[in-house]
Amino acid sequence: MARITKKPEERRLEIIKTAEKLFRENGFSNTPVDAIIKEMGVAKGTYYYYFKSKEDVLEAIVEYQLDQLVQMVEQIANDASMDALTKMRLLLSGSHIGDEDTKEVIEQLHLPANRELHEVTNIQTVLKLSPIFAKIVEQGNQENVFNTRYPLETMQFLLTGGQFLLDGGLFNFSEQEIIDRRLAMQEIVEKALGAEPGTFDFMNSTVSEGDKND
Amino acid sequence: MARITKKPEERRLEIIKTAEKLFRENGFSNTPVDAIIKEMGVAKGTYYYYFKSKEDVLEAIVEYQLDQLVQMVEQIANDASMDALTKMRLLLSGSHIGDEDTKEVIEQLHLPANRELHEVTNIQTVLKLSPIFAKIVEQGNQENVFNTRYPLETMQFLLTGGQFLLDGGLFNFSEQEIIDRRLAMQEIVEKALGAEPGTFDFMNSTVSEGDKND
DNA sequence: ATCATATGACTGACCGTCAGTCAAGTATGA
DNA sequence: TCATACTTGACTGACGGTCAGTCATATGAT
Repeated sequence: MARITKKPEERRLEIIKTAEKLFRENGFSNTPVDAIIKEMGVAKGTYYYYFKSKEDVLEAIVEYQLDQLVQMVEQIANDASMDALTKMRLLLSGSHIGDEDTKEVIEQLHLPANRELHEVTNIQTVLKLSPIFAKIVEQGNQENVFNTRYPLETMQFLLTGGQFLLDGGLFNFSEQEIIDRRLAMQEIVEKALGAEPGTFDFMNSTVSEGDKND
Repeated sequence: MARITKKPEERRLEIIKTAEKLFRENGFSNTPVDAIIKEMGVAKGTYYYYFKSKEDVLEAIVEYQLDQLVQMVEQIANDASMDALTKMRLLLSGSHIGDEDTKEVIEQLHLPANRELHEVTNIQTVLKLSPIFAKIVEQGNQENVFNTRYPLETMQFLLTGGQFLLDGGLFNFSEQEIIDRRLAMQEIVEKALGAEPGTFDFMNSTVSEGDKND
């Protein structure tokens, strides 16, 4: 077979991208390593030169995607010119955390037959985002819009609930069930953070594109 | 080999029990079906006579365990002589839902290397327990100790947080981290259910060994 | 410039494990 | 005695992972 050498970083990323695509399409356990290397046109050994197992690339995929997400969230969280509520609105409006790029990335994960991907993603999402959100909560405490005794632990709990129950694709809820749960979640978030009722209305606004004040 | 015929129900349960024990000890993916049948002293075909796949027995294990748990919870929830807070205390005091038997069953699941077991258990636990707890919450609303707009959805969210974050064994928290998170959880639960601060103190009481007269 | 040596990305045949199948055997009850 | 339910274990095929070896390129000495 034609032998094509690439820079390690490039090859590694190529494997990650290819694996991600196939896992998304067919699920993790339904995608043999052989499918990945066939798609890339490389030998089995190449795969195992870069990753020590099949699980290993799963973690790499999640890490890669989460890095993008964390960067974006951190950028907003660290912006000194915004108040806490604005940050929250930016991060939580619409149904997903993130802008179009990230949204796309995250949305792909919600397909079924991807339990393994979901699980790893959910856990890492909670662990990586909670400290960043906790900072915003602390800011909100100082601005007297929130009143939260345990910012980190509270955010971890809230993110876990949101991530696993709604965004994780683990529960097969219908559209209506999701709407109901999001409504309840808004109340819980407001109460848990000690915010005025209605503060997090944007979590349930139907429009995410333009501004619609109804 | 000696051929022993048993009643289907008995055999089925025997497989469930044996599989559960081995999964607990070595993890799901590290336990080949061969190990299960060897432990039982039966042939491969016997296993597949009762279960159509390896995953299948996983679900049966969870279902079996959850049935016990649900029964116990339901019994308390349906007891007309108790007020809502008493029921909550009974169900949530100590660190786990359930009495000694159930506690033992559930605790085993918290070992590492059991992701598959955890995942299925967590989801099913939330789905099956939330409607029962919701009933208690409604009772509490009527008794004016709670004030919750969406009992079912709220309980589902709270159970998800508790189950995945604390009881699921997914996050590798230290003892101290668990204590902190349980503390935060108490506040969230009280706020989410609209209960007075301190109502759920029993969630964080250290007494579980000594005898306590109510 | 030419050749020698080293590096490391890459190859693919091969192996062991393991989930799942199946044809055939044996107990049990009608 | 026949039928049905249960049991057996050899077998298959798929798949994750290994490893001895190949080859392009870089480095450096002559």
